[in-house]
Amino acid sequence: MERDLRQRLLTVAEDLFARRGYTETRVREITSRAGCNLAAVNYHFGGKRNLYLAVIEERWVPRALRIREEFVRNLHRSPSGPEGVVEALFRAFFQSPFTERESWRHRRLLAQELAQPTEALEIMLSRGLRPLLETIRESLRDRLPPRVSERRLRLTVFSLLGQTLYFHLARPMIQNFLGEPPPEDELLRHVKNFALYGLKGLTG
Amino acid sequence: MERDLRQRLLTVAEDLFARRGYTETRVREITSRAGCNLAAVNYHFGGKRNLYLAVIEERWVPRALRIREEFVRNLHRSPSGPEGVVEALFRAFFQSPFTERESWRHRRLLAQELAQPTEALEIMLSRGLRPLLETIRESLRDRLPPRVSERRLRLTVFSLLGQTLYFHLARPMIQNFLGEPPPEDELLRHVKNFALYGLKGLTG
DNA sequence: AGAGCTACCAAACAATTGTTTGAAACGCAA
DNA sequence: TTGCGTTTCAAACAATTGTTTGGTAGCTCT
Repeated sequence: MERDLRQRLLTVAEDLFARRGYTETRVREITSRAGCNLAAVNYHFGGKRNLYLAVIEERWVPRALRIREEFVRNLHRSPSGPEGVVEALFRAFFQSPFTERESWRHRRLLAQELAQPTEALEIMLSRGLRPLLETIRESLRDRLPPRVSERRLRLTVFSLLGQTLYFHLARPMIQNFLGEPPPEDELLRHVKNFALYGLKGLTG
Repeated sequence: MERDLRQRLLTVAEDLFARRGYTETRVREITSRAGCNLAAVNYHFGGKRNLYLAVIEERWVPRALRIREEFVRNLHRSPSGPEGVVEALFRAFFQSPFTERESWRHRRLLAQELAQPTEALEIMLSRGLRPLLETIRESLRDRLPPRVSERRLRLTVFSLLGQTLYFHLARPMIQNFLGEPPPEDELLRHVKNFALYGLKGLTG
């Protein structure tokens, strides 16, 4: 655990916000887990809401940018053609360079903002996700015939992203439907495959 | 508006729960919009939580079952082959037989439970969604070669469902990425197409 | 008409929860 | 050591919010 209380608060807060959502997270629980006084949140961040926004800005956004870097790195090692983009994207999201729990928090915070948008979503999108989406778009553009329109290209990009997100959101549903929690990698393979073929719809 | 106060409360409550989420919805707002006293919720339902569960049981689940009926009906008019299943599913979700706002509420309530599961999700899944998923599975089974394993079949079913859900969740993202709200039908066509080709991944 | 039941209401209640306050502890330069 | 700014703390505060209470109006059945 970090020495600096401010950093410790950010860490604990992100975990709780991701698990329970903003309104269901109590300031008292954050501070008690961080081993400090209730007033610390107001001293360091000026309120619960600002703490939440700080988590987004100082933890979520940098991580989103790192995912993009990882995607670019993966792109060089991936097979050529549009399939390589899907491969690189999934690797960036699910294998590199974070712990399982960290990337779980990452997707979950986004999912919650999508289900119930607040001002935080605007920050996530414009500062974190947009750079990634633009990068994916450019790399897809390079690997697809020029006749594919810019618009369909953009729509496809967010469909690919959606596959990585849905994979996480649907978990409770899958479990109910299959009767057991499916192996992580089987699920991953299936969703990636689905995305791969969905992508083929672009080129016909 | 319904004469019966109990029904009126269910209607107003579902709208607010869908818009703001459970914890952000105030009992006072529900009752004032329903034009009745604060205590009415406790009188008719025995508490806020029970009102929420009643919305799920008496509004959401029946609608989910009606969507399934509509899917079955559409299936007869749809083209043969697995593509017809996608066609029938999307028509059941987006064209029939509800108003735009009603099906918006429907998807949104589900999305919120997926982002932050509670006991209500269990009800939605086992009583409302599971029947639909099983029906889709059977109709796909009839239209696919027998060599496709039961497991991949099931995974594909929830991927198709995911496409109809994501279509709704991603709206704020798409808007940010495209710079403008895209026409509903263009979006619908794209997502359906993506699902169609994803489905092709099953047969190779 | 009168008893009794259901539906509804205004007001009070109690618990939770984010925020503020004023002081104590700490670190460090003069 | 003394003084001062920063950090942390215990306690009180104030607002929100779900729930309860006790009573009233309206209806039905006898």
